[in-house]
Amino acid sequence: MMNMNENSAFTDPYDSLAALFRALSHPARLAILEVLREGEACVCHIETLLGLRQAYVSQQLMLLRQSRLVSMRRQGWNVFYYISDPRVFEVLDQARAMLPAPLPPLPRTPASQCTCPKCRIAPQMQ
Amino acid sequence: MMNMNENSAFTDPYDSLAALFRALSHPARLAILEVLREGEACVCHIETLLGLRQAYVSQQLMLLRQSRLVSMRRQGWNVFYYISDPRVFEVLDQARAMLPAPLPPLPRTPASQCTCPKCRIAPQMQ
DNA sequence: CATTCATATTCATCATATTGAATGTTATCT
DNA sequence: AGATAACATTCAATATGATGAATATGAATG
Repeated sequence: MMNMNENSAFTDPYDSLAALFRALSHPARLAILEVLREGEACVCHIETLLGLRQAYVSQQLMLLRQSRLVSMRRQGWNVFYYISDPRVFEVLDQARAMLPAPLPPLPRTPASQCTCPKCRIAPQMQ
Repeated sequence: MMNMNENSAFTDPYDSLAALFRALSHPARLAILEVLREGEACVCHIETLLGLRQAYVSQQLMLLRQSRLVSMRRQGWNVFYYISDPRVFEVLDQARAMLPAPLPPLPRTPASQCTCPKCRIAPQMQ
């Protein structure tokens, strides 16, 4: 990991903690986690909500999975992602509290074209 | 910042939060913050405690300063660094709590050769 | 089994971060 | 002023991360 040098017995223990923060150090990944705060969501849902390309969302989800921040479950054609450990939101909330300005909430209903079962059943809950 | 592309109106607000996490995503910087948890410290102190080169410590301190995580105060030959906003430790502590194994504490007294006034007055408090 | 839908992965490219080495700066002391 | 102590900065090399485009996979359906 990293450039891996100038490290010391005293900084090494922080590698795993640093890795956790690195997983959180990307706006798209943070936005995805916020989507999942509401509950599990399929990839098409995340795509639509955030206005990102499918492959891009999958890439970020892969990184979140590798960091063990999210897990997935397959159901028919869809893959539903969910938060592995809700304690991540305590980290996120404490960090948000440090920002000079509050972050806006996620969009309510983004004219979703998502066609997953859940969306068909409860289509963008007006 | 970043590669800056494939972003959206919905991920943009998370840029500043991501920047905060990026500042925390490095073992040496985390170790420095832990040193400063005990109170302000001069650069020579951090060097000695963590076994890192002086220039390297200064570089990391510069990044921490740019992220407004630490502030500094000059006193004679020494520059003392201190935590700007103690809420950072709430972020750190919540993140630590997510790790599978607990992190070891910082070294008590690393045979300090630090010669700053504070160390001369209270030399490595056995 | 071919097709389709939803999602995943790979690869190439470009951007950013890390690090070491060298050098610059500032305050103090003689 | 010159020397020195403590720190800071710059520069270049390398490593890592981000992104887009293309392609692959796996489950379901006809």
